[in-house]
Amino acid sequence: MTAARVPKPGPELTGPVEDYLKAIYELERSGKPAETNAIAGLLAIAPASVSGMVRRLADQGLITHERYHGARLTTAGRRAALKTLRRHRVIESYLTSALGYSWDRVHDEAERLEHAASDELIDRMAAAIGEPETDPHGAPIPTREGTLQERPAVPLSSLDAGESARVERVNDDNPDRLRYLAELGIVPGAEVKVEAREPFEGPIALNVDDASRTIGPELASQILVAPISIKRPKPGR
Amino acid sequence: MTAARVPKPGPELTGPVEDYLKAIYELERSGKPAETNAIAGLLAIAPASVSGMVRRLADQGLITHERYHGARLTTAGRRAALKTLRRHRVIESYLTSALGYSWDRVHDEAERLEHAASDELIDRMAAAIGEPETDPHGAPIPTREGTLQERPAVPLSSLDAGESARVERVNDDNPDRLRYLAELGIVPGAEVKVEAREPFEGPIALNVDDASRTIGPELASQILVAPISIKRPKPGR
DNA sequence: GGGATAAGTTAGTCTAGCCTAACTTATGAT
DNA sequence: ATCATAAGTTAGGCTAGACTAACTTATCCC
Repeated sequence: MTAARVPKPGPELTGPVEDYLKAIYELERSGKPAETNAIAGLLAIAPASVSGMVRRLADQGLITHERYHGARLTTAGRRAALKTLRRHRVIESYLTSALGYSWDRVHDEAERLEHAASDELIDRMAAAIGEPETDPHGAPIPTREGTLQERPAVPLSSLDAGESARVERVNDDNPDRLRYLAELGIVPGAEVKVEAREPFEGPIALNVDDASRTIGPELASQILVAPISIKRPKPGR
Repeated sequence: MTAARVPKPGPELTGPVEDYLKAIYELERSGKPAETNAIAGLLAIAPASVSGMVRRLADQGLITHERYHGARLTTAGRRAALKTLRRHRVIESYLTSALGYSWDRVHDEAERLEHAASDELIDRMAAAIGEPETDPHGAPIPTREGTLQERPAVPLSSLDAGESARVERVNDDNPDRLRYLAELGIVPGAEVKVEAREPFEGPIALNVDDASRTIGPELASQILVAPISIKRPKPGR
């Protein structure tokens, strides 16, 4: 029945530590090291707290840190980050596929469960829903072995009028935005065509599933797409 | 993607606090208040630590505590304990019914997840497996409303030779024991008949599903059963 | 190249939970 | 009724992880 605290098997990282590693992984995707203020922003904590934790993470060999110049994951740190990312995304996928959650409600739940679920549970969940390759928002799920392959994609905001693209992935950090995008039919896999663009950061007219939609450039920048190479109508006789 | 710590909605109890409340609930089932050492034993922590936490729980109005004489849950504390117990047992049930876990492996996983899962998740899990009334070990699952009904049961060790009973529930705190019981076919719902008993705490001979089994009294005391009222062969002429 | 400003760090606190060692209260056996 | 032992508590410490306030380093602009 009631029993002693059960430690999760493995390298034993705390929830907060896993969160820091995820944040640093995320920030490092741009190529630049993760800066203190940026980490603090993502985790909604004070920069001073980050300085303290960054020192501890460096002591544990999870990151390297050059004072005043940001943090980078070590191999061990990256492995841990990808493991947590896998947990998060498998959980999100499972909640939508198996338990009827809508895509705007899975993030918070996954954010808590990812620190408590065992590897076995994650693997069973993944198996139960057919080993998906991406989460409900289109983000790739790292493999059990810790590899992750990002598919090439550009922000929808970078397309010119006339271009078509397939929605690859949407930013999942705002439930309201996700709900709105779902209303518009802008979900991973959907095909969109830029009908027109207004200058000076003006609205973007889209065709999504034969419906006309207009969105702002800020929203468009949160949508990653893979341009569809135009299939020319048979190149002449 | 990565985001700030997401608090679980509600009265906001920490994991350790939920564990204390569960332990006190468990110990109080005997009718006597939960003693410091007993709580410490269940949670595998030092008695001194329990003294400290007990004071805090009393301050929060979750328990009443008379110094040197044990703790009792208040109404608020009992509500919280039952909520956690519901989480735990729904998770155990879901893991076995939906994800193929064996009954000896669900406890530890549930022990961690119960502190992270939202009420909504618990309710969805329960719905997905048909709102079970008991967990895989036969323990009753508290309702969403916080009521729990224990079915009357006695330890198998209290039966006399010749008596038959249905297995109601088994103690789940030892995976090896659970595995062994499963081998013997002693699972909730199984019917057992005491064929013979040896004196002086000797072995108990059982018939389970037409197979003969012999177990010790210690093990028998961990198995709760509901005696089957003997159906007399037609009382008539 | 000298400041202004932004970014980062240090110092000092706080809380939750745990620990051990030492002390106090309760209990039960003679 | 006493006193040994068991049970419980207090005192004092520790760690993780957060905070604010104050200080230091980097950067960038003129």
